[in-house]
Amino acid sequence: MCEDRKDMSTDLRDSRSRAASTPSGPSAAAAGPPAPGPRAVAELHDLVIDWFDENARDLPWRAPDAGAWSVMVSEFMLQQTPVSRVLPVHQEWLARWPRPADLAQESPGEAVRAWGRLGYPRRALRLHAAATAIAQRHGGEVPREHDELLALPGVGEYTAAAVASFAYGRRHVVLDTNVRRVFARLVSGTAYPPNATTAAERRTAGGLLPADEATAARWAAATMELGALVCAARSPACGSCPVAARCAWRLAGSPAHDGPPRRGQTYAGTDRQVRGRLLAVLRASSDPVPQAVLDGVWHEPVQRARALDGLVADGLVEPLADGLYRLPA
DNA sequence: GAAGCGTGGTC
DNA sequence: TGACCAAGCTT
Repeated sequence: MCEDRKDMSTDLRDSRSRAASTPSGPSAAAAGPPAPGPRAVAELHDLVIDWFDENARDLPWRAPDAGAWSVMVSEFMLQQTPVSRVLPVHQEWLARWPRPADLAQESPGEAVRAWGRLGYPRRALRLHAAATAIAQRHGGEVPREHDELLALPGVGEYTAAAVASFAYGRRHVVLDTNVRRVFARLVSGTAYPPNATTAAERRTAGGLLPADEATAARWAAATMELGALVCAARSPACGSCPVAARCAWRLAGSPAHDGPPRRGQTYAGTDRQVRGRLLAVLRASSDPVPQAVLDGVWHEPVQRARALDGLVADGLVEPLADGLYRLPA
């Protein structure tokens, strides 16, 4: 299959010259690999987009009649949360709040409650705040421009690009963890991307972005899907990959990750776990909850109080008189 | 730039 | 079985 790496037309590492920069000895190599040439890039587009046409999942926010609001809700929910867990909640939200203005009319607490166990409930608060801003400042329509999207609560670089691209077909570099991993392997020849997004990664992604707007939007979705379904973090299915023969990582023998340890996230015993327990109690109750009930979720009083204070400070919990607490009205 | 922020599934 | 991982954002 990929036994021959001398085929120049399929080699991503060609020799596009770098912009004149200060010659800085060995550190110049840290700028990353050279960008692929136009011919190789065009072939990549076709291979990945053709693969996408055949293998894309049939997700609700990709349906032809899915509006920008559906896309936006999905992007919020998908931040650090798997598709399988998002699907039922997304369906519920869109049925209950079909437009941003519908959500804006609810209390923030209802958004937090309907968020359920998706995790990172501050996202629910921010999505509610974004819906309010859309209703007030954008006539109830999800904005089309990247900078307008970026100004909304809870919308960062990735989400702004994703909504503009997926909902409106605009041309943006959409750089999520899937795409970063695909490019790390395909172009840089490493098993994983750096821990934090680098300028070199943005340069690589920008250089690969199709010039045509509609194709660029397709490419963004296709590379994400490739990362999610084939170029997976743990066990990549290179046998099913449309660009395996051009993958720098494969051509290098699929070397193991060497750099610094990938970020680990502890959970047991942390404030996050306590916050999760507290909020679970409040979500389950339609009435305000006495402090004594909340005290039952965690044995250690100092940490328990700190977690509750944090939830209040974040606006996820509202303290009432008489030691009662509830989701924000 | 690093740390903090939920939850559940997987190997 | 306990890391690791999942379409990030904010401070």
